[in-house]
Amino acid sequence: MTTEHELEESPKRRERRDARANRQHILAVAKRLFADQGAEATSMYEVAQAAKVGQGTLYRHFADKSELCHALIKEDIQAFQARVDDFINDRERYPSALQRLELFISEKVLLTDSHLSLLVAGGGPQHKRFRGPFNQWMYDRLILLLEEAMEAGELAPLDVNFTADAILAAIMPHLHYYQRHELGYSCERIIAGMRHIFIEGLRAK
Amino acid sequence: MTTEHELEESPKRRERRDARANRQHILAVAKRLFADQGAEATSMYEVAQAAKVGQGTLYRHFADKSELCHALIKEDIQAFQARVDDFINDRERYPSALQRLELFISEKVLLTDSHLSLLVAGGGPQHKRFRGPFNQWMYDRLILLLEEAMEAGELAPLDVNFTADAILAAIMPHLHYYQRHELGYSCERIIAGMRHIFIEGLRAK
DNA sequence: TAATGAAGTGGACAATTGTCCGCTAATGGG
DNA sequence: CCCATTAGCGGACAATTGTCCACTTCATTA
Repeated sequence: MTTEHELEESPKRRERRDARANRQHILAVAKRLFADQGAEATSMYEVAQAAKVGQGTLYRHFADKSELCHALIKEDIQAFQARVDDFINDRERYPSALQRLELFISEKVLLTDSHLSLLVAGGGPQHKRFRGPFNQWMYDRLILLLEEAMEAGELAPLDVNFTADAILAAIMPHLHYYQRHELGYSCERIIAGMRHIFIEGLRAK
Repeated sequence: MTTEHELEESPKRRERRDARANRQHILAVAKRLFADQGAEATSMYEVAQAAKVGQGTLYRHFADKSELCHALIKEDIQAFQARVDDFINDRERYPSALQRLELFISEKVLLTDSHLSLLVAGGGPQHKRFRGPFNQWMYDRLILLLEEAMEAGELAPLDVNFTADAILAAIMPHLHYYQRHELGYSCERIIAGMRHIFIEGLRAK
């Protein structure tokens, strides 16, 4: 098990200065294009053209559109993760694991909502959809919360793994988009629905 | 509201005999190709080549890969629908709407499992993913069951629309595939997980 | 500073999906 | 039976994603 994830935080060996600049440049251009015409309506080819780099260069920096989109909201995602890490083990403020689970879901729904266009466009090649790095991170947290709630007796014994995926499926960006834009649901409605099913519903009787 | 759905059952005006034959021929060829190399690994172009028809012809018969895949399992889908219609309002054999909901989910999981490859390959252009004809059909049935259960007091008051989508999301083909093939879950495990969340969980206390 | 080799770059190419449109031929009315 | 209408056909084309690889440039080191 090597830690070979390409976290740009830990420059395994090195990254050329010009490459870093180029990467930032691409991000800036993509951000503008996505804002102007929408992320869905913008092709990778277009981004490369606008940034005046070859396709190869673009794809060297971002393996696919989902990575590009992800990179554009990296800060908000990290902020979300920081917020979650902040309360996820804070049993003083939130004695109930279920309460923390509810908070988690709530935060996730709001995060999704605030970057819907990018998250839908960057749906990713379905094989990364269930266990891309970010989804894996969320999955892991859900498992921890569910197990804690179960051990505390707040939750009747259940299949934590299956349940975690069910939770993530119910709030995945594509469905969220459909509910918000086609069906006109509000975030509150989504959160309330989630709470009813996965918090109240699963609570031990 | 015109009834303009292209149900090949009701030949609105006419369909040329040779076209019908051609369609059947394409289906036969696609069936073999899909069986041989897998539906995912077979492109529409390849199907057209193998069937010795132009791309235009192929797309005239099947607007996209999802329609082609769907057509290949039409019979099983219709059998599923018939089975469901058979018990969905049968309050004699199944007095409890929740029991019928459980049956519905069970049947759906097994149907999905028996045509996983085709259903995953024919994922369809995500805009049809939540309300393609078949999904709409399932959605409608779920709404009916949930409302009946609610009115009967089996279910605490809840957001039936949101819940129906959550149920469908939790058993969508892509996730099912991932759970079965990457995670090694059995159908029984999936069904049990669903029952715990959406039957036992939502049952009125 | 010059050489070296790895990181980075560009754009041609391949693969795929889906559309367009001029041509062909089945069908049905006269 | 013949012709006009129009469904149906074929395949070129456009759009997009992603890969490949020969070439370039930076950065280290001797």
